Amino acid sequence: MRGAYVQNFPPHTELITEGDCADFLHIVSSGTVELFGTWQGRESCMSLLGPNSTFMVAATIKDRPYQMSARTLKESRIILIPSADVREVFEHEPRFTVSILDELATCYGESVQNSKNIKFRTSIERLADFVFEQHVREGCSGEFTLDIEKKKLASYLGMTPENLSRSFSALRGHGVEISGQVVTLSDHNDLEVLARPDALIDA
Amino acid sequence: MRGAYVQNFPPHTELITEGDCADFLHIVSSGTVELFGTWQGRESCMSLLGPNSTFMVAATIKDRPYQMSARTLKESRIILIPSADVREVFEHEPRFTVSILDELATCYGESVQNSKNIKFRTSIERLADFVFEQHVREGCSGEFTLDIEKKKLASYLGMTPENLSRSFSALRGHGVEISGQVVTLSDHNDLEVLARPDALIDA
DNA sequence: CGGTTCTTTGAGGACCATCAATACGCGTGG
DNA sequence: CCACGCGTATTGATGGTCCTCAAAGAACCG
Repeated sequence: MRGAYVQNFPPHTELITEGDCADFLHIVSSGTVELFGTWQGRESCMSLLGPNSTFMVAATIKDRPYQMSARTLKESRIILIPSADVREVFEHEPRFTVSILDELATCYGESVQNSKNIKFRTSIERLADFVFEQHVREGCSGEFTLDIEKKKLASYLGMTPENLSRSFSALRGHGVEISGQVVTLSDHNDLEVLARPDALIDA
Repeated sequence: MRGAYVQNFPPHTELITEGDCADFLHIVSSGTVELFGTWQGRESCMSLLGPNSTFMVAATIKDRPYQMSARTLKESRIILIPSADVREVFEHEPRFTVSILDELATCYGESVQNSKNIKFRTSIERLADFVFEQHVREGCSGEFTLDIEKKKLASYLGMTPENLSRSFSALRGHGVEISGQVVTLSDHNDLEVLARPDALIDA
């Protein structure tokens, strides 16, 4: 780990561009990082990462180009470990290898969940699920604050900003109010019925 | 590996049901296996595996329930290794761990590609890409045979059988003819333009 | 051959994207 | 402090994509 270093980045800084060589394994120490894909000039948010998340693990292991781009959304502290070092440590530190394996298994699981989410649910159901899950994650207080802009959320959920706006309107009929970044829930149950969360999709 | 064993299965045999406990790591020795997800009574093909593919790696590592179900499509020979054994070998065989890591990184990469494919391309573009890729894989002879039924292909590509049928019709205007299971291409180039294959999406 | 499943084709509708216009929020500079 | 500009968020109108339903034809299997 001697070659590793830590760096602070301002918001909206592109850390990695799709197709670049996988020189470093990245770990989010603090802040928020977005992974996004691009194709034909369009882009889509694939993943949102908080502290203690790693990214670009697969590319590091296989010594291949990155499949996704990455940028900071907030001021972020990132730990960078040279890919060659990572691969070299595999030789000497079995425990480290198992840790990476565990991390990669988690990433894979999330990716599969994402695919299922997109393939099975409509956009309103995806939003309902997102709100439901977020509500649970923040302690079911009946209210929480979105910590990303709606445009980004729309992209993450696989829809346009316009459609997200309309979906929020539709959720009003299910006890969800939104004002600015603040979401209020009056009928946790009704929402659950709509989202039909599944342990195997939603972790 | 003492607890491992090999078993032959007839076609259309369900090997794993979503939510079951991850007792075994599976390896396809011969035949074809489908991984599919289910939700609310519907199902969708997530992955198609040929010889030398492993599956259920992530669940084995994390000792969690399977996220997907699996069934044979053809007569298949499957190697089963008890999950506990796999995890135990990690302690003693660093090389084995790295191999598994490599395999899992490949699975993850494919899953990300899948998500991008669904998020960016329309259903016709996905089919065009599938035909294009398959054509390349079989040696660009101008003709190849589908080795799965169209219903399954439709599910894999994230569309209904009806829509797949219509999409094939639409590809006639781009030099693709289909008769039964046999696909004939007259304009490889035109198809490539439509699919706009991307090394980072299509491997 | 008869039944079952798959495939195709057509009609209709749900869902979602696009385009356009307006309103809102926020930081900058007057 | 307010006016302005810029990006975001909302709302409406419209059209394209894709699913659902229905029915008929084709392939498969006992």
